Amino acid sequence: MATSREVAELAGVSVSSVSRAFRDDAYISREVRERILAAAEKLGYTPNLMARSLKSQKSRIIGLVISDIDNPFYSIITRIIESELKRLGYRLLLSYSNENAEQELEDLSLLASSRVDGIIFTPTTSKHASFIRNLKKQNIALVQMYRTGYADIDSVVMDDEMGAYLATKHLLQNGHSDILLLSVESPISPSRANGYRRAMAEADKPVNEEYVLHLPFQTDLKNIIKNKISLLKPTAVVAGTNTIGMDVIKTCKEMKLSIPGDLSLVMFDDVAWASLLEITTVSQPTENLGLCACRTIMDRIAKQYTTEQMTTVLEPFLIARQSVRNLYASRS
Amino acid sequence: MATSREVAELAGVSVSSVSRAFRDDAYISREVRERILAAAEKLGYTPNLMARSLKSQKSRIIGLVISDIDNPFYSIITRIIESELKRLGYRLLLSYSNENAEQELEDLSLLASSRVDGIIFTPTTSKHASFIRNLKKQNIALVQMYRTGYADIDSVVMDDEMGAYLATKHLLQNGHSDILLLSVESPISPSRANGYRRAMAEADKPVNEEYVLHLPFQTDLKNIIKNKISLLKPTAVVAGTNTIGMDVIKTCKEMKLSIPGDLSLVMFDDVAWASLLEITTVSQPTENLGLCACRTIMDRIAKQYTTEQMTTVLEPFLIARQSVRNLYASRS
DNA sequence: GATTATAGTGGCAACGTTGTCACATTGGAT
DNA sequence: ATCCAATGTGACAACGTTGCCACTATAATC
Repeated sequence: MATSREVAELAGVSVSSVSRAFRDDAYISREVRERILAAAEKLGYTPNLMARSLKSQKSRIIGLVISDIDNPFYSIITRIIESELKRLGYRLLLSYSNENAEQELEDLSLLASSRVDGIIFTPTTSKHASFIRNLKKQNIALVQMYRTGYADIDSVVMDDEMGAYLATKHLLQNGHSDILLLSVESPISPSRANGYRRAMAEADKPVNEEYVLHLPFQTDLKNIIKNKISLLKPTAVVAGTNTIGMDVIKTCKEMKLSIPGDLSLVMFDDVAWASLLEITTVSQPTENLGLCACRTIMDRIAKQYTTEQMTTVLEPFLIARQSVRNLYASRS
Repeated sequence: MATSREVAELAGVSVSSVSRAFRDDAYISREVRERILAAAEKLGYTPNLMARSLKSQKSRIIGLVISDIDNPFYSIITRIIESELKRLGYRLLLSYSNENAEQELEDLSLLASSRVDGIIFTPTTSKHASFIRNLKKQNIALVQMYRTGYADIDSVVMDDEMGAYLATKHLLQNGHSDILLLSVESPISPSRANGYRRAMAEADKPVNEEYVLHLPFQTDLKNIIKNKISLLKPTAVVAGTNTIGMDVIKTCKEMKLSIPGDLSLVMFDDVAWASLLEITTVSQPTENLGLCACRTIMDRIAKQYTTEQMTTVLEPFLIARQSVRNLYASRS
């Protein structure tokens, strides 16, 4: 590929001028600029962004480490972040940690080697604190999103406690009290159980701890769910993610339980198929999550760890559909 | 961040040796290597991949331009490609063209400036042929995936004609003959209509061209679908993508039509929610598509346009579920 | 008319690596 | 004893940009 030197020769100017022509803010005459652009066009020249980054010590690349893309929740976030970064003139280097702490560390490390300007990630652990400190020292802007793993970096999160509270309260208001909470096992977000307990307490219902489950990631959950349902016979379930929700629906199908006839369901994540199946969901403001993450990381890039870390908490809301049975109405 | 020079000083060696210690294939004694790695560890040094890329003229980055991530079909492909590239020691620069030809051009251009080693993309048009030729001249490996826009570059595609043939044939075998084909409008893949026509011809059914639709991308399709269904009263529908399928299901819900009671449905893309709703689908070998794309681009990087372009065609298969009614059985 | 600011230009070093060459050391073959 | 190959190491110039400085015109100020 052509270089600025070749363009300079063809246009009869210096490389400095070529460089100026391809940046905005430089002293250059209209006439020369146009001659340069014409020469570049002819040679098919575009500035080498790697060389530019090396020299300017700014890559204009943001790394994104997402735990699991198959989940539509994450793919929407990815799309939002990509388009926002594009708008801001940044590129996106993507990798998936698959909810694996070691992989996450490797990914972060590779991004650091790539000298990205910042990294947005969904921490799966909080045990890499010293590594994170290193990244800060190297002036890489860090934003943890969706989950909070580290206390000393910016974060943009959902109010999980509120989400679980809303879901549980909605079920209580419809007359349910044997409510199974299927949350996801995670060292860094136990707050859904808290929201559940708060709603139960407000309604003066006792909490049977057997109803509060923390499921492991990506194993076959259907058997666990099936056992719990046949053992405890709850009238309602709160599914902590859309994948858990899917497993609940499949399990019900296998057990010939109708939703909401035999079992009511509230699911986190208002994904596309939720409206198809008329599932009541706790909708997380996904778009906003992505936008806030971008805004936060731009802020951090500008301020460079001279200011305190900041936390943005986004509020979820409930979308009521047909998957919750009103036990008061049907009690006749 | 620390540089190789600093590591060299601390370890009491030259930068050349540091460079060698961080590559595999170099002459270096075990003793020196270990001293260097220790020094690097102490300083938190990792090689600057931008500098390495600039010097070696190889970025070990692949660009991926996907038209639309919200579609679970594409997000699975993205995941597969990411993990395969990671395994091969490449990084992934991602962008979304949103089915927009201008955006696609911009994305490709930015990736070229980023000096990626190759680009995998889903062409939305075939009108940028001269630009594509430029990319080839710059020795950027190109692979078009899922759709074919350009004749002179490698491609990895699905057998769309066969997919539509399988879907149509399945419906015919179940006694349907008023079959509505809802395909997506695209300048580069009209072959679904061909598969539909071939199946009809084999069954000696005439093709009413009003039943063959090419829908525009990302507009509100529900009204169009509703009109067509009430006008033509088909007994079955073939939905060309999962998003179209979703719109069909929503439309049926609004029109109080049951699936498969009043209308049978076969949908392309065996996405996760298809099994939840018991939808019969044409399953595209998504994993394979991603893997083949990676293999093809590695091949092209190695061979550098000294060989002819190659095309890989993957065969879809039908997964029969409950969304197709057998008209023979129910005719009593 | 002398001084000063400003727009426009070129030259050169530097960003952090790696490739190439040159050189030193060792051990074995002749 | 001499030669040669193999291994190990360092010096130095690149890779393609940009930042900085120096310089020249031209215009504006006193």
